[in-house]
Formats: sequence, C-alpha cells, structure tokens
Amino acid sequence: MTVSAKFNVNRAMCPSRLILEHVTSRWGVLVLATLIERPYRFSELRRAVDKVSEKMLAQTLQTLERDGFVHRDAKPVIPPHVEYSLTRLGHEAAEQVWGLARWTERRVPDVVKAREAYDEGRG
Amino acid sequence: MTVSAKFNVNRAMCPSRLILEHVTSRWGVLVLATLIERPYRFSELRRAVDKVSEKMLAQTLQTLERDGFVHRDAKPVIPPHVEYSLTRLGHEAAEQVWGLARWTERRVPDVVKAREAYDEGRG
DNA sequence: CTGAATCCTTCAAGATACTG
DNA sequence: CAGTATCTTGAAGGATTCAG
Repeated sequence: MTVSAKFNVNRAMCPSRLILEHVTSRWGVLVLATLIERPYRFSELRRAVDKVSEKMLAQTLQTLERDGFVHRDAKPVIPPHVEYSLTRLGHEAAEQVWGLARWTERRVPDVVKAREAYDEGRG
Repeated sequence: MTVSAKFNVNRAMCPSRLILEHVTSRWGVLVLATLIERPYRFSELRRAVDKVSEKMLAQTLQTLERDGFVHRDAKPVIPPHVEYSLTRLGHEAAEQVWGLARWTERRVPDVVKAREAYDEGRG
C-alpha cells in the first residue's frame, strides 16, 4: 500500500484541514486526551479508549505518529513491548483539542435546548 | 425522513462528540469562519465557501441551525431572500474552532517536517 | 433564489482471521 | 503482545433534477 493511500493525502485539501481532521477524529481526540496523562502501551490504550478496535487504534496511532504528535517506543524484547507517548507538539495538540472538547461539553445543555426548540417547529 | 435519520443521532455517541463533529466538520468549520465576519445569503455563502455543493451547504446550515449556532432569517419576498448569521452561541463556537484552526495552521511546518522524517524511514 | 429529492460513487469503519 | 490482511457494509459526499 502506498503512503498516499495509507494516509489519504489524495483528496485535494489544504494541509491544515487534514491535520485538523486527524486531531479531531473520533479516536484521535480520545487517544490524545488519554495520552496527556502518561505514556500507554498498545493494549492499555485499547482498554482505556472505550471500544476502539485494534485496527482503528493502530491506524489512529500511525497517523498521529506520522504527524509528529505521538512518539512510538518499541522495546526489542519478547514478547513485544511498545509504549506510546505525546511529543511536545502532540502535547500542544492535545491541549488544543481538549480545550475545544471542554467548551463543547459546557455548551451541551444550550445545544440540547436549541435542538428541542428547533424540532418543535417541525414535528 | 425522520429527524434522527436526518441528523444522524442514531450512532451511539456522547452528545458532546456529536457537537464536536458538527463544528469541526469539513464545511462546518468554513461556514462558521465565514459567518464570523457578517451575515451571508445562501448563494453568497456558496461563493464564499470554496466549492461547497448546494446539498452540503444546505445540510451544514441546517445542522448548525438546529444546534443553535446559526440563525436563519427567511424574508417573505419573491424571489426568496434568506440570510444566515451567527447566534451568540454560534459566535462562541466559531471562535473556538477558529482558534484551533489557527493553531493548526501555525504548526503545519512542524507537521510537514515530522511527516518527511517519518516517511524517510519507510520508502 | 433557495432549497428538496433522488441517484450514484467512493471511502472509511468494523468484524474477522492471521502472523512474528 | 502488537500488530497486519482481507472483506463487507453503511454512510458521506457529489451531481443532477425538480419545485415554491
């Protein structure tokens, strides 16, 4: 599989938009948020991030690693031991999206009310 | 079409996650960013937001309106004249995502370098 | 002008099974 | 343990057409 296929750089899109998609993706947000706390191993992350599949976790981690947000430390032992941690850049990214996530959470009640009002006029 | 089908509230997902998807969606970001400046008419928005289809613009606007971020003012004239503007909540949302977008843009060079380094070790 | 309705293509998520 | 390979399907997005 080519790099461009693997990381979908084909879709014509400004670079920042692509980065934004990576850090705000379903699993990207959760992985970044989890790793703020401390480094995690692969299976640890699987358990920490509710119901993420192996495939999606691996994919998300690879994307974040390639973007320079996550550092992958594979210790040459048997059985394999791989630790994931945030880089400095990744920590910045995590704080940004986490800030947005917290704002969103604060505003959930407002949005819910708005939706009820909106749906009222439709049925 | 049911409301739940129209606004995909089916997928089990925490509410804040859904809101996050709306405001960070491909077109959501651009629409919010555009409306920060001033109110826009539908066709004006189409021209302002590069290459958005009618369908996606209408869909995005409806979602944002339902969430209480965008106000829709349809003037009862012929031909139709509809203006879209940000609510107070929408303005807050726009500032949040715009902040994230600007951070992302600032870090594009770092990410590009990280990607090059990453791809180097693969070929 | 501002949409709604329909069809169609593509693509990403998820499940499953397998490997070093 | 930490992934990869393959397959299937649902959903998102685009193009087009029609309507008030």
